[in-house]
Amino acid sequence: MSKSRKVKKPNQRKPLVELTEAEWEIMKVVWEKQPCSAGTVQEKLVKSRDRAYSTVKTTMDRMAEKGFLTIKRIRNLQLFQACISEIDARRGEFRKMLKRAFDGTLTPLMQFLIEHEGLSKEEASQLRKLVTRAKNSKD
Amino acid sequence: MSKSRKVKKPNQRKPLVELTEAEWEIMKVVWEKQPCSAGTVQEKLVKSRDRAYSTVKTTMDRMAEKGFLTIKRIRNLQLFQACISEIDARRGEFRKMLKRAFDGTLTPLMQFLIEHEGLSKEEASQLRKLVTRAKNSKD
DNA sequence: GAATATATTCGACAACTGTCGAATTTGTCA
DNA sequence: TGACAAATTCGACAGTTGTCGAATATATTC
Repeated sequence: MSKSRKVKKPNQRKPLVELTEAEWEIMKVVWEKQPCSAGTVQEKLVKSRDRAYSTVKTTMDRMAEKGFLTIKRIRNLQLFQACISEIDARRGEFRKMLKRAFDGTLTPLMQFLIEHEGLSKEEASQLRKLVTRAKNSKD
Repeated sequence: MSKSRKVKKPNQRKPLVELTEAEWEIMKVVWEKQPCSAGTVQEKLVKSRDRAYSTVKTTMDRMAEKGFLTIKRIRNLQLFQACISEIDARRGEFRKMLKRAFDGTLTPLMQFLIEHEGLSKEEASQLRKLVTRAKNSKD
């Protein structure tokens, strides 16, 4: 038996998830509170940025059409649940950014962070730790 | 006289640059060829994704209105130049992503990269080098 | 200077986003 | 059962984005 070396993952072909600004705000609440109603989400959001119930509900319905949420009906009530994970959403957001602005590869991004985003000594150290850990935990 | 330690930069208040997909494609050509005409940009873009001249021109005019490009007229010709740097655009794109998807801070992003984006040993090593260099060059 | 080639102008349109209010449906309770 | 409350439905609208063609203006070339 060969080593348990991972077989190269066959590039996931699932299209990347792309959320709009409003969708991100809603998804964050849903991930936290699901299953939950539109009202619950609206009440939570109203504290940060004021939006009418129907605004939130409309957006959530559209998200369900897009396959980001599912609706479970209980009598008169609709309970929403996420169909995508936070990881998927983060991946989509990150890759879109990387592709648009950094040629799709990490190196230019890292270069940019260090040269222009003022990575502090502490951040750098933290990063280094993370990277080291990564080194020891895979391939 | 105190050490030449940098004074904390007073958070730049310039609003972050945000480009759309089409704008990114155009900006890349402009950065490379400026000053250049809409025709030049269109000819370059037509190779990758086919777009009519008027599509490119309309978008560039809108970008001028938004302050991303300036137009210098020479007789009948309009020469476009960038008003924003690639760094500014990258910064905008990166920060938008960070804010939306990673709480606005680097650590969760790095965590994500290592756990879910399959940072390879080589990439990790490269990253480590960059970070080390950063450590020695600042603060 | 007439024909040809190049640019610019500008209105138009569909899709997507963010936003809401009004009408309707469905509970709940005294 | 009738009144009040809570949810849902749905049409609407303005702003942005991506797209383009037709009309117009401006060179260039025989």
